[in-house]
Amino acid sequence: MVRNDYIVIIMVIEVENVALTRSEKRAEKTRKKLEISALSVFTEYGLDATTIDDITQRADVGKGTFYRHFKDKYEVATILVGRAIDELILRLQKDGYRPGSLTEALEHLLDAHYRFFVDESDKFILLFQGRLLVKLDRKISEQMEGPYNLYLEAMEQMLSPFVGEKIDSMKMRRLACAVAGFVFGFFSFAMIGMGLDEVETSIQPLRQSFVRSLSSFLGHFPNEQR
Amino acid sequence: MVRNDYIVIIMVIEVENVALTRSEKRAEKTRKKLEISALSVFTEYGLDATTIDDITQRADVGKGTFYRHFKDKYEVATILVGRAIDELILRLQKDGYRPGSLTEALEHLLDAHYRFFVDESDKFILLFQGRLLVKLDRKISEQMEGPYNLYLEAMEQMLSPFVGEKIDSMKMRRLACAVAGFVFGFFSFAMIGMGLDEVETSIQPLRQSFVRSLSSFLGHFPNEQR
DNA sequence: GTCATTCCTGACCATTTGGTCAACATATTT
DNA sequence: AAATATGTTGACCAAATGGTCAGGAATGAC
Repeated sequence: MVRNDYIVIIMVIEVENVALTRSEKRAEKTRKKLEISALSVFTEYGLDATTIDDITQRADVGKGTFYRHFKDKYEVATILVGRAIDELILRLQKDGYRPGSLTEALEHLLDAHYRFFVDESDKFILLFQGRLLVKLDRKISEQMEGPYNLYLEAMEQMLSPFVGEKIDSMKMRRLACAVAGFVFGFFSFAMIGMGLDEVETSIQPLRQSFVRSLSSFLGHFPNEQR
Repeated sequence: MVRNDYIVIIMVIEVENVALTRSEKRAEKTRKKLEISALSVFTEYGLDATTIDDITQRADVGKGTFYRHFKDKYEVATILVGRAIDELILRLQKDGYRPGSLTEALEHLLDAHYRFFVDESDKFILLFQGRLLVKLDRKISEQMEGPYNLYLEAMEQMLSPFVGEKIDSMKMRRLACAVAGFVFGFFSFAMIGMGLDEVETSIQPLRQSFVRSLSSFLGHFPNEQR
């Protein structure tokens, strides 16, 4: 029989770009080039209208290389959407900021979205497209609902400390949808005939009103300061 | 010389489907089939992803027939978007309804959008897509900004009686963008994990809050009843 | 240095798609 | 009914696109 039993634990710790061979680094670099190019082309032409050639040409990379890294354009898109959502969520939760009231929390949410829209407009547009495609494209639908649910849940978690335990989850979900919808929708329409600077000055007064309305939606007084 | 002078007035009155030859009626019928099919396919696959074959097959019509009626799929899309916008505007202005206050006007706007979303969800989705493509697709961009501007202007006209003359047009535009953005955006996100019935019950309390926020944005008290 | 491995390339082929057109079908005129 | 006009069809071709692969370049092991 077996005399000595060993428990072998192999810990694989991924450390960014360390302990990578030069080959791997090179591959990583071209992969990154492809991702950046894809994001750029997606936002410019739209996901469906984009071809693999568009991506590889803008990345200055051979066509075959694309297929070494990704199965098709939908795989890149899914990865990019997932990452953009993560980044947006991170901004929402940033720097251990703990809002003192519901009003503050909502203002923080709107601000974070706005800054994301300004700083990373490409990713913002991509998310907007992706959101749309959920109900449209057969190939990509299932893999993409997930990220948007994570996003809505993240917002709900941010706001939950400020609403009574009794608030049902459905009302919470409505609130999150309202924030997400308002932000994405407003920026989308604001792009008609407004410059980026005008959008900035436009969102400020609206933010205030919108925050007040959502607070009252949850049954708080507009000016409560708990 | 001429003895008697006659003023001849020829009035050409277009009456729907009357005074059309049978040939023209037939053509009109297949054109309609193509339009209906195109709307259906656009909302299902997305504009960029649909092919002419998709449209003609669903319309049960030969491929060449499509090109007898339209230049390409973008021409159909432009026509459909323009018509859908017209219909939406008509709903906004419907039945000579004259709201008595800003609050009423805003509530009416949100209701009309909601009913349009429910009754004509295909057209709603198409408009949402079209709005997106404005900043995306090179081929279709110019022809499509127009309708959306008409739409925003229509909303501004609905609301203008209730704001002082001194309200600058920029603020008016922001208000319209807020309404449009909120409505389109909310429904878009509400489609994640909500049934149509849940969306209906969700929009009602939000409507109230949103109306209040927009009223306060214009400097009115939330409960003014002028 | 040589050899093996990993990664990249773009010419190449198969499929899809946009768009045309001669033939056909239906309607109108004479 | 014959001739003309209008509308429809789907086979057909050219262009665009997805996807492959033998060969080349960079890297790693020896």
